[in-house]
Amino acid sequence: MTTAKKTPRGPADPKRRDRIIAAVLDVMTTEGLIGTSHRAVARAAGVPLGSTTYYFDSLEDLLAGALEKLTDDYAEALRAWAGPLAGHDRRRLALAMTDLVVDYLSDDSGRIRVEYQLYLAAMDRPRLRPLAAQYTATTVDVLSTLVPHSTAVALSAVLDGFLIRGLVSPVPLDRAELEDAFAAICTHHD
Amino acid sequence: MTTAKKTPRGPADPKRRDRIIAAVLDVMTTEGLIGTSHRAVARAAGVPLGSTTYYFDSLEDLLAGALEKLTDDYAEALRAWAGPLAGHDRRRLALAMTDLVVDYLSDDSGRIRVEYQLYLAAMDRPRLRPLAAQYTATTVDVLSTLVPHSTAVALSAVLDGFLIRGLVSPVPLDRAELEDAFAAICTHHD
DNA sequence: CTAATCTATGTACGGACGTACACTTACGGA
DNA sequence: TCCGTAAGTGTACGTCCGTACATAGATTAG
Repeated sequence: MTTAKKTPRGPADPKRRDRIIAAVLDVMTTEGLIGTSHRAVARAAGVPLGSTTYYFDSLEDLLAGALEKLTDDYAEALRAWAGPLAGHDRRRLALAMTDLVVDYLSDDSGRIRVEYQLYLAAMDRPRLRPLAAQYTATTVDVLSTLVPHSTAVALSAVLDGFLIRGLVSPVPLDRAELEDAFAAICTHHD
Repeated sequence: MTTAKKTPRGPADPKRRDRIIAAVLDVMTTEGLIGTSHRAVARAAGVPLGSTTYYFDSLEDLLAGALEKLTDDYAEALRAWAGPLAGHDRRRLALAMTDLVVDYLSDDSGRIRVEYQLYLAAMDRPRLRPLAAQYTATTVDVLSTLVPHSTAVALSAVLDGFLIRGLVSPVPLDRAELEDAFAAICTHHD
């Protein structure tokens, strides 16, 4: 074998695909799932309408791409968050989870809203279901590096519950209640 | 004032309105939020298209009506569920909540899916947000008749978290993990 | 240089949608 | 009985959508 290199033909700009996915997230943030169409995405990405169907087979594929990216980013961020927590006591974990919820809801509420919109959209769209499942599996996996599996499952459920509530409720979550709930689970069986 | 009775003019069938709302729920169950249009609802209810805009100002109003009914039904059912639990110990409550989740997901998964789909829709549609908030407030209110408020908040978050997971996850929830999570919260501070 | 081939785009089609609104129907008062 | 008025409906309009597809542009092999 001399130089039998794979010859990628044209420009085949991989950035373009990523730009489109980023645009999906932008549109979902500002217009909601309801306003996320090929045309809106193309406009936001600054690409021709045709590109959105060239890089993605269907609208559902577009959403799938967005959910996949979201899951990857989330996994990385959560792992970075969990790293420094290893070896500390459970109380400390409860506080960290409280901060996680509060920070997400204050700094990144747009991003979180998009995450749950896609998550719930998976109920309708079979193509998205495995990705949505992967999303929650990530939370359990990462927490499992800190606590037993069953505890991780419980913490992850509470996390989901509080985030969803925070997204819809008109009154902000009570920090003390968050701490209490996380602590109840963290210190169980200790 | 002799017999100055209010004279409701025509037939003004109030059943019609309810039938339309029931049809919204049916359509959402079978077609999802994505397929819930005036036309689909009218077809399912067996009423002319015009009726759907006669009884409801807009599609958002239609969804609001459905969410309102769902909330009312849920409140009633949950109160009935909680009644017999008063006075029993916390362990018993944890078991009852586990059963609640398992039963909802097996018997009524269609109904539950619709509930969370409307919840999702509320993120996009301001008109629905107060109703969605009311929905979760109901859970906390009812649980507050059994346990302290902060415990009720925690239980309600876990409940939401597990139900959502159950709707999306390809693998069924582990009963033991549910019990464990609810018990952790129920027995905290005991 | 030319042909072949792959990348990318603009346009157009068929359909569904939300909603407005002119209209019909049926009732109650006189 | 007849009329005014409210209840309820059918149709049509303008818009937007997903997607197919013919074409244009770019790149390399020969």
